[in-house]
Order: sequence, then structure tokens, then C-alpha cells
Amino acid sequence: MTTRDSKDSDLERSLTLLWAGRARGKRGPRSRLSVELIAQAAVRVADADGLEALSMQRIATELGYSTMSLYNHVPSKDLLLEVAADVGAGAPPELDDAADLRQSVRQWAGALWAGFHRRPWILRVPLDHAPVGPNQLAWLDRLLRPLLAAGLAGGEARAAALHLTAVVRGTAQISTSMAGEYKRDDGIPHTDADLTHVVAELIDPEDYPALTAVHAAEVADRRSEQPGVLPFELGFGVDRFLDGLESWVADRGVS
Amino acid sequence: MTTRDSKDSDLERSLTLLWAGRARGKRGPRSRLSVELIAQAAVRVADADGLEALSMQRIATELGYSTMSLYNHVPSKDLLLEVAADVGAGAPPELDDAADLRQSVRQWAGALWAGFHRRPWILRVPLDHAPVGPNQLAWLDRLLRPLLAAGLAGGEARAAALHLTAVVRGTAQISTSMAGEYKRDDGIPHTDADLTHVVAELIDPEDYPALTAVHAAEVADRRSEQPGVLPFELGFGVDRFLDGLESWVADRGVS
DNA sequence: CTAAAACTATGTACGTCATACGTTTATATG
DNA sequence: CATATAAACGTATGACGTACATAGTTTTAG
Repeated sequence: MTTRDSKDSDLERSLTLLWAGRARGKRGPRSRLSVELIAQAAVRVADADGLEALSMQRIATELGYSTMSLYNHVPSKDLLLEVAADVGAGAPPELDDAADLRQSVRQWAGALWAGFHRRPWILRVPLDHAPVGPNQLAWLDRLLRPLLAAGLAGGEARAAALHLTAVVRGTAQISTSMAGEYKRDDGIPHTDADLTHVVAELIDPEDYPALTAVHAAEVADRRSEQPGVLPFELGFGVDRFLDGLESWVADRGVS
Repeated sequence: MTTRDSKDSDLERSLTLLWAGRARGKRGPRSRLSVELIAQAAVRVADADGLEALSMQRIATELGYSTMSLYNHVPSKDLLLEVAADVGAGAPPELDDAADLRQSVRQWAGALWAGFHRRPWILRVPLDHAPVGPNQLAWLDRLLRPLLAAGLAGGEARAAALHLTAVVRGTAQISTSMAGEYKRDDGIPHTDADLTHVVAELIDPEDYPALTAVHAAEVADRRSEQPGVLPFELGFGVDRFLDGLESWVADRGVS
């Protein structure tokens, strides 16, 4: 773990690592290892066994090298994690240019949502500074395009993009953490859906009246959700936000 | 780190830990230690030196006990973290009953935003399942009240609450990670604001057209933001969402 | 063509961490 | 009072990140 004041040149290192212009012509043996290879191995390990299984030693054996060899290409595990997260994010989807704001945003959000569910470990990688990775920035850029095209000002587009990123990230964080099943002592597995019931019995309706009221609300059937459409838990909020955004640009167009 | 399938009874333990009905009358020596004391010590350490400084040994010495004594009251560090996060969150603010939806939500979001900035380490605590802590549920309940009062259906209120929680969480995560200052090799510290410029020079405007366009947008002066009012980066999105929510309930009221 | 310089890969070693386990000590119940 | 039981402690283990010294390899300077 990097201490807080050793952030010194980590940032510079992040940048040169992430944007490494492939240079060659130095002395010493040709390196058979590289940042890319290491990052890809890290992604493979995290995909297979999760973030907690991702150790330098594990990556090294995965690649068939000694543990310390990695440090010839990567200054620390923290930095490697950052690179791995960017690599794992992959390229954003191409958005249909003919689509309107709502369609574009929904498509973007759906893709990000799907990505977070394919690689939940990305959500566990600690965020140490503003996004600077090529892929992270590409995702941001893709979202900004329809926002700007819809007529938002620069600052507004930035804020809207931040809002949407945060929503998908945060919702996915909660959603993926609830995905696992638990085994009770009696051996019967139960999901987080039941968890709500357990909690419902624990809490005093006097202290949590709204929670108790909402608890009765039926949970949407997850199987009825088509792929490509946002699930209700995410879609409702995004749609309300888009309603507000659209009327904002409409009012703006009048003045 | 807890492996993914050892989640077995962790959940049960979480619940009994978090909702511990104080029982007394067992054998053995009176325990001078308790979950609450340990959690409070953990909060103190994290407040002082961050999450990465929070070790069992550190907490123990902080309290003047041996490391292993803690395990008489807490089954694992993961669980302790969960409790500490709930304790650190504290009680939600009392919302003005006379306030309308927009005012209430803004007040709630502002309080949560402030809380995350006071204790950034809470955002680093890995989310292992749906919120079950007394304080976490209290925050949720407080938000649900005005949403229900405004006329939202149960499922809608839940989705809206999730949306808002995710937004504040996610935005704060990015905001607090940018709060630190970095020292460059030349010794001149620079903030993440400059970071944008560094990146701006790295990227190819062809690949990131929208980013480049937005980059010119002036950054709001942070000092001009009054306390109690949401900062623009958070407020713009929340306001657009509220616009959409309000028109949603208005249309609903007609049918 | 040689030798120095620089870089890669490896092995060893250290400090820190969470936590399993055994021992001692104090207490409440029979 | 005796005994079961839990609290606190000390020691020990295995995994981890990574500093450092070494050996080996390739490029470049003379």
C-alpha cells in the first residue's frame, strides 16, 4: 500500500506507464517481458480468481518468470493495478451517430454496466487520482460526444458525464456485491434478496418507517430483463436524469 | 482478505455484530474490551492515518491491548472494517419535514457529501454486500421518506434512492481521490487540475475530440462555493435528476 | 575488436500483515 | 467450593510487497 505522501512521482510514472510510447534501442538484454504482458496476465488472474488472488508472485508464475522480474517493468503493485484496470476496461463501444442523446447515453451506460459485471474486480481497484488511462479517457470521450452534440456547455457536459459515470459505477458496485450467494448454517443457500427479509425482521419499524414501507414493494423479475436494456434499478434513475437533461437543453435553446 | 466462497456465515456474523443486542451474564472474566470500543479505535486510526494504516496491531496498541485480544470480539478484519464504516458514517441528518422533495434531497446529498469528505477512507472499504448496518440503513431511510412523500411508488423510490446514493458515492470517490497534492521531481507541487493539462498534451485530439473540446471549459472556482450548497460537479447532475423526478411524479399524478 | 556500461532476470532477505493455536487467568454457575 | 467457560496474552505460521546484491547479456564507446 502506498502511503499518502509517497504519491510524489507516482503520477508521472502512471502516465509514462499507461501511455508508454514503445521505445527500443537501449542496452542490456532484450526484455522478453513487458508492461503489456504483465498487465494482461494480471487481468487474467483477476478474471479467474478475483482481486484478492492477484499477487505479484501469482502473476510471475502465471508468466513463468520470477517474482522480482516484474519490477523491471512496473514500479509497484499499485501502479500495476492501475494499468490492469485500464486494460481490463477495454475500448468503449462505438455509438450510433444517428442516435439521439437518450439512445446514446443508454447504450453507453449499458455497455459500462455490462463491463463492470464481466469484471467486477475493476470496481475494487482503489481510485488514486482522476482517470488518465487511454481506455478510461476513451470511455469518457465517447460519453461526452453525444452530450456536447445535444447542446450542453463544456462544464455541464463534464458534470453530466461525471454524474453518469458515478451512477453506473456506484450502482454496479452495489449490484455486483450482491451477486454472490451465501450458505447458511442449515446449508440452504440464500441470496441478498432474502437478506432484505432478514434485515426487515431485525429493524424496528418505528426507527425505519420508510424502509419498512418500501420493503413490501415487489422485486422486479430479473429474468424478464432483456439484454441491451438497462435493468430497472439502473434504468429508472438514468431515465429520470435524461428527462431532466433534455428539458434543460430544450429550455436553453429557447433563451 | 476473505475468499469469495468463505462468505458462508460472515453475513450472519455481520448482522449479529452490527446489531449486537448487549447481552451479559456469561462466564469468564468481564471483558473490558468490546466491539464498540474496537470500532471506535479503528475509526480514530483511519481518521488519523488512513485506511492503509489500519492494522489489527495498530488498533490493539491504540487501545493498550494485545493484538489477538481483538479476535475475542471481532471475527475478522473484514468484518471489523464493515462495522467501522457503519460507525464512521454516523447518524443521518434530520431533514426538515416542511421541506419539499428538492430541498430534502439536496440537504441529504450535501450531508452525505460532507461526510465522505470528512472520512474519505469509508469510500475505500470494500462493499461486500447490501448495506445492513444501522447507520447505513438510517441514511437510506431518511432519503426514502421524502421520496415516498413525493408520491413515488415503492420500487421507484428504491431505484431513486440507489441512484442518488450511487451518485454521491461515486462523485465523492473521484473528488476525494483528486484532493491530494503531488510533488513533481522539480519539487513544485501541482494539483489534479494541472493533471488535466498534462493529459491534454498527451492525447491526440483526433482520438479524443470531445475531451479536447471540453478541456477548454473553465473550472468553477472552488472558493466561491458556499457550504451547504452542493458543488457544481455534484449539484448539476442532482438537479437535472430532480427535474426529471418531479415531472415524473407530476405526470403520474394526472393519470 | 575489445571493454565498459547498462539493462534484465534471479535469489535471498526483511519487515509487516492477518490470524491459528496453546496457555494462563478470572469469573459465574452448579 | 469446584468446574466450565470465556478473556487476554504470547508465540508461531504463511503470505505478502519489495529492497538489494548478483549473475548474465547485449549495446555502444574507444
